[in-house]
Amino acid sequence: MERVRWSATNSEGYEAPAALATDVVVLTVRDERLVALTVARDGGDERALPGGFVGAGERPLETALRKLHEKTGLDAPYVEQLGAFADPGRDPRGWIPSIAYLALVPPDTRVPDASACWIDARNPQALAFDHEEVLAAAVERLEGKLWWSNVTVGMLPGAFALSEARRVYEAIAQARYDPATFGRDLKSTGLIEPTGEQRTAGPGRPAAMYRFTSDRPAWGAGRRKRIAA
Amino acid sequence: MERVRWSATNSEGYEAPAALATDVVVLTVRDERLVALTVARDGGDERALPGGFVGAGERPLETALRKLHEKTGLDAPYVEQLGAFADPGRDPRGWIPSIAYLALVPPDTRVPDASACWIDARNPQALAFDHEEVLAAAVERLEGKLWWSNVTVGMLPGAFALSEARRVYEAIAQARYDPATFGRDLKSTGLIEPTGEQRTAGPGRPAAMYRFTSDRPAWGAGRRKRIAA
DNA sequence: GTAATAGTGTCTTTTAGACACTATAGC
DNA sequence: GCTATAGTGTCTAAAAGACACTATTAC
Repeated sequence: MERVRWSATNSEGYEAPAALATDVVVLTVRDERLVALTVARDGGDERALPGGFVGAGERPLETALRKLHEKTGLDAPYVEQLGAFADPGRDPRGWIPSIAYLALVPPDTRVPDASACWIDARNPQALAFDHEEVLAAAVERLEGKLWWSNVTVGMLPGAFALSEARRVYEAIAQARYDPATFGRDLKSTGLIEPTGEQRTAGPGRPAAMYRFTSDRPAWGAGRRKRIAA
Repeated sequence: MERVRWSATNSEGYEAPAALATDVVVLTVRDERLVALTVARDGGDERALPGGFVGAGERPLETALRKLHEKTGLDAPYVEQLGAFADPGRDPRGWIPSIAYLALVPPDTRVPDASACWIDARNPQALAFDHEEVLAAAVERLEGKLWWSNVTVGMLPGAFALSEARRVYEAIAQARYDPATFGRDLKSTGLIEPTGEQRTAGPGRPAAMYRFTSDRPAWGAGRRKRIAA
């Protein structure tokens, strides 16, 4: 199925991109696994990341958020740019660079649109365009920032128990953390604070609830070398 | 001086970007300061980052390297993508998204082209377009990766003494490191290895030379939490 | 009571910073 | 010899991991 390729020429007479696209990698944790959101492509059984074309005069970030909402009904609390994917041939329709975004949503997020579904983020099925590459970049970014920033702010509800946070961290890092050490280390980052509330869920002692001190991207204590004398 | 804005419409009848640009932030260390390379703009006394338009069928990374060479005569050993800058109005000529790259060159690099000159990367003069924002993103990226990757591979010659490396790290981190501790920590990253050579420069004991074990982007030991039992 | 989850305290290991000391060059 | 730079060894401080112990809930 070879369609006619789109093309564009600018007013100076040079070939121009046929469009500017955005793609969004929405990640969350389900059943202790990192999963990504995909949508069905029109007229094909292949799946793809949600995304769409940037309108003239529109900021690409706004396009990404708008398309995410249109295609999945979701609003992501945390979004950051992953980078541009613009190699020739990435889109069979023509010269269409794409700006990819990473969005995170809480584990219990329900997707209103039935055609959207979650796939394993680390062993994805075949995806359209270069979306497998984009997804891999998103996973790598998330893994890398896990302990150095409050990225997970988007993956946890407004108030959360340390055990909830731990399960999210464990799914992303693919590791098991000692509950005591995890709590101590997370608190010592300065990124979270107690809400004062408690929550009882099933058997067991009620858990103290915490919130992130900021819902904007921030770096934690991180590891910065001290200054020598 | 308001020129006519470029425009483009694709074969589907929708407005399209007038062009796709790349910009390169070339950073190095001179006189213990982090500096960035700028070029004179045609027909203006404002300065800008080197860059240019991506040709149809060209990979943006290749465009960046080609433009860097054309405008400054430089070939950078280390280049990575910074991200896309595509907000409307960033380029007065029209809708022109840009993909920015970070390139690093050794401290003693001479720029063949006389119109190119180095400016303070942390307190830049006014630059064209959104290039001050791009430069700030580059500095932040470099600072963030300093101790977690071999980014500095691009900023050191093929063989270097630990004291040379230390001066580069100090300029980037804006800190002073204890020479003994610095050497121990850099060696423990596993990113460098001794060449076996020695070098005498002026008075003082000759320095053992080292090289990076890889000249491709790589992450060092980094800090990854261990797995709980 | 038992099972389950939450949280505290503390010992040990690892890593980073400081700094005294030795080594080798030019003069 | 003196000064300058390079490199080693080791003490100390801080962070991370392990794990025993206590606390509070449902049943």
